[in-house]
Amino acid sequence: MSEHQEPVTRGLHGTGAVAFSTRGEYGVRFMVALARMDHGEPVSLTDIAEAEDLPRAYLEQIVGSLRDVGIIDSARGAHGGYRLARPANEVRMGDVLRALEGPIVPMTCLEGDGSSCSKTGNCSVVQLWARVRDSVSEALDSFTLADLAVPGAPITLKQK
Amino acid sequence: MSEHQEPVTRGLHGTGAVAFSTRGEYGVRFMVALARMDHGEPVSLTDIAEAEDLPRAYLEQIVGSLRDVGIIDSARGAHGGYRLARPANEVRMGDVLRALEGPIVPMTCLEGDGSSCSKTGNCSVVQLWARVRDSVSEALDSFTLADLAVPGAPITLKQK
DNA sequence: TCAAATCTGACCAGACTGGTCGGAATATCC
DNA sequence: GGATATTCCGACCAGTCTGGTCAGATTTGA
Repeated sequence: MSEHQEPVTRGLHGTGAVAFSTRGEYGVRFMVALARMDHGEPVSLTDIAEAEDLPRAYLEQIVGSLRDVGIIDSARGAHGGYRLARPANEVRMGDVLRALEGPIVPMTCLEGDGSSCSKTGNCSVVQLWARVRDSVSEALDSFTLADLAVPGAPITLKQK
Repeated sequence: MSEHQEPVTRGLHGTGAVAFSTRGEYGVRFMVALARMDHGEPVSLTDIAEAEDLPRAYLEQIVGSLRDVGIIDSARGAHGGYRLARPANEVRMGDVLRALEGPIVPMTCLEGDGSSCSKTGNCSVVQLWARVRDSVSEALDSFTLADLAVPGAPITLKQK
């Protein structure tokens, strides 16, 4: 297997707006694979990268943010690897994606405390962006890792 | 007023994931301004750019995609400018943003006819992305331009 | 004919994405 | 202790995209 991976060209032109990057894609695939392979013993990055056909070195970076946030545990040294920190059905996909991609913020004026909008007050457009943000969060959080890890599983819709 | 505009740094690091670009932001602000200023006569780009404090030359590019798609009409020559092609309450914000930013596609495997996913079938992850996409579309289409253009107007929620 | 506008395409700098590489730290097994 | 397996970490890099400028062609009204 060649170590060299053709760069995935993405970005707004490639896929359109509101896109996740490969960090999101690869990270989610990593999590699903881990959930399936985790039987108590740590699973090594190499195994997962091979199973999912993802660039190992790059995956390393990505997985770091999942560990930092406590979604997975790592064990170093021989027979080390990664494990889920919690059962798959307690891992909301929203948490996974926020760790991987940063906060879900469709427009700069929603960043932080919301004070960055120069036109606060008379700017009704903010409500549009806020609604998009909330919709995305809801959609992501309506899935748990378990929903995705079980092959062919029915989707659990945690609707209002 | 200086013609030179400090570049807006954006992208995933700046704002987080699921972000619209300045095309979306500026385009929407253009539309809102146009809706407010449109009283029958065409409104010139210069006027709107000035009112919204946006870089005129760049706005020109952006507005082009709105015209191409038939959301606004243009008139060239002296006393030319732009007009809404339909009443503001018939313009869904989803249409505006799709014209500005391209299709709402959170992940490459959803592109086109959906055949680009190499793992179709056993890949339950697709359902996650599809759900995000649909949520965003719904959120956008629940607003019309009229909702945003009327200052301080209550938001019309076209809920299911 | 002059001026006001839109339209169009070329061009550009800087940021970001996607990815590689090399090595340090740590843990297990013999 | 030494070999080996593995995570961890930071530097580096090429290509693409964003955000924006500029110059000029074209169209239209006065």
